[in-house]
Amino acid sequence: MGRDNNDHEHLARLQEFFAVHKALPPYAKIGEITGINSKAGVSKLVFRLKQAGFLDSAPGGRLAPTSRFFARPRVGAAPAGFPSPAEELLDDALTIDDFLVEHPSKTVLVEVQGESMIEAGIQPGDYVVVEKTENARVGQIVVAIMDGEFTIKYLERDARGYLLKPANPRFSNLRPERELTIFGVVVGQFRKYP
Amino acid sequence: MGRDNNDHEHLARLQEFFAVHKALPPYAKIGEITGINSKAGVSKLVFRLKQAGFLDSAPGGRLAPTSRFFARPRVGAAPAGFPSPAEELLDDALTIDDFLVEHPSKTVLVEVQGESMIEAGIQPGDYVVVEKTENARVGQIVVAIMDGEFTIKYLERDARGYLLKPANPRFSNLRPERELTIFGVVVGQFRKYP
DNA sequence: CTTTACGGTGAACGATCGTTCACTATACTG
DNA sequence: CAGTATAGTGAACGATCGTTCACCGTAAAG
Repeated sequence: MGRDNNDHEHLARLQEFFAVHKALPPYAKIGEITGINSKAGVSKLVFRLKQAGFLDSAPGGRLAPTSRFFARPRVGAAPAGFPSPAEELLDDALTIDDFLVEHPSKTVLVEVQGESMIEAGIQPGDYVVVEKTENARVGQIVVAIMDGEFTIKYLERDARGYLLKPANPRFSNLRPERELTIFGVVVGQFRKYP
Repeated sequence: MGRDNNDHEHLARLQEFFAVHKALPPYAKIGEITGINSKAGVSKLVFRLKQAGFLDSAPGGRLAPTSRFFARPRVGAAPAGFPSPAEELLDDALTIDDFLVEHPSKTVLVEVQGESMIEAGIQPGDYVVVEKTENARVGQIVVAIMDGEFTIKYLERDARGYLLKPANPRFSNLRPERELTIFGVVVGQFRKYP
């Protein structure tokens, strides 16, 4: 052999394995998975993947995935129209967690309950990524606590003070009686399709 | 010793370790972490955690975390008004990536361009998680290739055959002229707020 | 008080792990 | 064409792994 590098395919097998088992296999099993029949060959493959930043060494010589290991390729929005779209590899990859969560210790996930924000593209069953803070700005989507329940609304302000505005004409604005308790600011949203 | 069970603390140490290294340590290191000085003791601890459903055996006698292992604090949609958030499972996901991406090697991210799916909660600037496959089912949101560009639409079928249906009344259905090229199926969506 | 259950100790053992070495074959490079 | 870099082979080796066994000490049950 020589030039052609199918390490991407090898890596893909490893990623699949990790997705299922949530652990990386020993070298022998990596050989099984990738079709490499010698542990020495696996060793070299692992070395290459370490160099490329996809794998790391954990205590005991074991393997551990890095953040690059979890990155997903991002394909351009305009493929040139040719039939094989598998080309756009790796140049631009991101992990969804890193993208959505900037301050992990201050961030929680909240499942969306009602339809009050549906015109903002936030549907029941979605999750919102909430950064806990008291200082929300007008125009942001916030998670407020009203009557002991979470409420997700736009934070607005008019001549009479702050108010919570839904993104659904069938809902009306909420105006806090005495005090507005802001739980956090919505910095992201995600949804899974069945 | 005897009655008191501090396995929860042991488990917490393991979860912390996994969060850092994304791999479970060998028994010797588990001993270090938990304060157990004999591998036999660790073995029994592991047995208990397996019984409790927090750990599992992967190929080679290695340990693998189960879905219960990833129990993470998540704020329930209806907090009783007190500051400590409820502890629940976010399904069986370790990360948001893990939640949205089931088959890493077949999955790519596509940035949404137009407004054709806006009533389905998919807005311009959002990312959709796309699982590459040719076999899409009717009713799913698919990424199709038309005129060399990605198009995100519902896949529907009527008496005249397949068609692509937008979720926006200002757009009209697309009916493929001769062949419909499906790039993949949308399995997730996420968005970041500035 | 005696019994029983259980978390942990300490040592020994075979199995498996990852590393290393010399070697083959392929395909770019000059 | 010869030269060189690279993916993979196959075998051997020491290190480490997880298992197992007999044993200890505490605490609840009888």
